Amino acid sequence: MRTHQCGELRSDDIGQTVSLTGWVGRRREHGEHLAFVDLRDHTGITQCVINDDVDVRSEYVVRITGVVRARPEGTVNDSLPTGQVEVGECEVEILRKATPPPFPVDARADGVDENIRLQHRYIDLRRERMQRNLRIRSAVNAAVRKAMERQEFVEVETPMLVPSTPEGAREFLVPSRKEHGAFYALPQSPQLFKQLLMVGGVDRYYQIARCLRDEDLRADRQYEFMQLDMEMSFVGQDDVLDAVSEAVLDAAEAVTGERPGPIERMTWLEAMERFGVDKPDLRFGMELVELTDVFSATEFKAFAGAEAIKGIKVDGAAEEYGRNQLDKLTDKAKSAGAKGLVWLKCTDDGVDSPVAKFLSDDEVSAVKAAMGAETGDLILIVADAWMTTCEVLGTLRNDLGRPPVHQGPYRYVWIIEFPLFVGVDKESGRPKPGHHPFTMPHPDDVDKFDTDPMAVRSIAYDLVLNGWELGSGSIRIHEPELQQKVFTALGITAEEADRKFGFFLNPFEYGAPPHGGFAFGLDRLVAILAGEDNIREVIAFPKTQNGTDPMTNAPVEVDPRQLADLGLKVLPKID
RNA sequence: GGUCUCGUAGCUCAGUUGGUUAGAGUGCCGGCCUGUCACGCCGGAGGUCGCGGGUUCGAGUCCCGUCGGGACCGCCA
Repeated sequence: MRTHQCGELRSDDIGQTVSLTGWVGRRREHGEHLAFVDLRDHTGITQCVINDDVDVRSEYVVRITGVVRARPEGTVNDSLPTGQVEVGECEVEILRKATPPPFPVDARADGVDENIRLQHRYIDLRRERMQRNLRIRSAVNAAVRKAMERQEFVEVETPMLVPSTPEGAREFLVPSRKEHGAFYALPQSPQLFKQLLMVGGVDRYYQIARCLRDEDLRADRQYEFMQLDMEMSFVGQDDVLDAVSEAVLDAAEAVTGERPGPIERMTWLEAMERFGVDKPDLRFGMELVELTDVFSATEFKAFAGAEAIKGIKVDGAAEEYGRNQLDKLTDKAKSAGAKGLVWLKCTDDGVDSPVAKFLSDDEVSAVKAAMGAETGDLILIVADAWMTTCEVLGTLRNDLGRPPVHQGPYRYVWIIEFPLFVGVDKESGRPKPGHHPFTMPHPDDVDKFDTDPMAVRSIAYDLVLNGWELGSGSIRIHEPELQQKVFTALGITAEEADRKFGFFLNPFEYGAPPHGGFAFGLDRLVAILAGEDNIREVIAFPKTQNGTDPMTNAPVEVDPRQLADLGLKVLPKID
C-alpha cells in the first residue's frame, strides 16, 4: 500500500512518486484549493499539499499518493526531519474515517489525566513517546535474548498454571473446573521450575518470563511484569554476575548506543553504612558519616549509649530549612523508626541547634570536622540501633537529595553478601530468610550458625540502577546437610520442611548440581533507559494503582453459570 | 489497612469572604482564506462543577460520607 513511511522522505527523494499511509494530524486550510495535511505514522510526519476539496479530518486513516518536491524558498521547516520536502499533486484515499480523538495525539497529551490516556490507550500509543517506549522495550528484549543465546543459555518456557506455594508474595488463584475447591496459582516467578531444570541437566536456562504478584501497585510495580529469569549449573557467584552483566550492558548499549563500564560491586554492609539502603542511588553524595566515636563520652542523654550514631550533611541548607520544615524532617525520621532527629545548623563559631547546650565544644568541632561541614550547612544526626540509624538516614538522604530516577548518569551496582537472615518474624519469633530459604550461606560464616546466626552472610546479590532494585539472585543450596542447617536456624522442623518444600527439594535427591541464578525486572530497566519514572509508560496496556484496566474494565463480574462450573460462590463484601 | 493529594466544557485549567445567567485557552462544528506548519479571521455548539447527604435565604466554594486517579507507608520470601 505504501512506498515510504512518513518519517523517511528527504531531498534525495525529490521527483519520486510515492504513496504514504497513516493518520491525519494537523491540517491547515487556505480556501477550497489549498490545504496542508500532516500525515503521521510511527516514523514521523510528512507535509502533504492537497489542492482538491477533500474532506480529511483529524485521525482519518488515509493513503496519499503524490510527488515529492522541494518546499518553496522560505517554507522549509527545520523542526521536522522531513521538513526540506513535501508531497504534492496529492491523491487522497480515505481508508477509514474517524471521530475526533478525546485528547491530542502529540506531546500535549503528556499533561492529560493518565486515566483518560489508559481508557483510550490505542490512541495514546500512536504518540511518538509511546511508540518510542514500545520500541525501546522491544530492543531491550532482543538484546537480552541475544546475549543469553550467545552465552549458550537455553530458552525454556515454564507453566503459567502452577501449585500455590506457601512463602512469598500473594498469588493470583485459578479455580480448577475438574476438582472443585482446588486451585492453580499463577507464578510469582518460575523459581521452582528453573531450579528443577538444573536437576534436569539443562545447564543454562533463561526465559523472558511473565510474573504475577497480587500485591499493591506502585510506580515501579504492576500485577504482571516481565523478568529476565536465568539459572546456571556448576557455577559460582562471579559466573552468574558476569552472565547477567552481559545481558544488561548489551541492553543498555542497544538503547543508548553507549556501553556502560563494568558494573561495580558493593557489599550489603557497605551499602547500609554509606547509604542506609540496600539499593543505594550512587548518583549523588550526601553519604552517611560515622559519628559513634565522636560521642563515645557524651553527656547528651539521647546520644549516650546509642549503638550507632551517624549523620548526613545537606550542603548550604541551614538558611532554607526553617523550624517548620525541620519539624517535618523530624516527623519523617520518627515515622521511619527513629526515636528522634537532631539537627545542627553550622555557624562560623559553632552550631545553631536546640541541643547545642548539651554538646561540648570538642564534640561540636569534632562533628563538623568529621562531616566536612562549613558555615551554612545543615547536619542531621540519628542515634539508635545500628540498623535503625542507617535506615532512617538512608530514607532522609533519598528524600532530600535523590534526583528523578531517569536523570543521568546511569549508575549500576551489584550489592553482594546480603545477610542470610533478616529480622525476626513477629508471630513465630524465628529469623526470616533474607532472600529465600534455599540461599547458599557464605562459606566463611558457616561456623557462626550457632553462635551468631544474624551475622551469617549469604551468596545472594541484587542488581541496582539509580536507586531502583532491578533484580536479585543467589547461589542455591544443593546439599541436604547444609539445607537442614538453614532450616534448623529458621526454626523449621524436618517434618515441616518436607510438607512445605518437599515437592521442591525431593527431586534434589536424584542429583542436583551446584547451581545459582538471577532474575531482573525488564519493565524497570526499560523505564529507566527510556527516561520514564513510571513503568506504566513502558507497558502497552498497564493497570491502574487499583489494579483495574480503564480500557477493558477488567476485572469484571462473571456469569453465575461460570461460577457454578467452577464450584464457586461469591460472598457479600464484609466491611 | 494507613497517610497525603487531585476531581469544574472533549482536553488543560481559572473561578474572590458563600451571592446575578460558571469563564478562558485549546479542540469540535459552520463560514472566509493559494504557502501554512501551534496558520489566520468571523460565528456557533458544548457543563449532572465526580456522586450522595448536610449547613445556609443562597453551595463549584463550607462540613460529612462515598467513588475514581496519582504519590508514598504497610505489603512485594
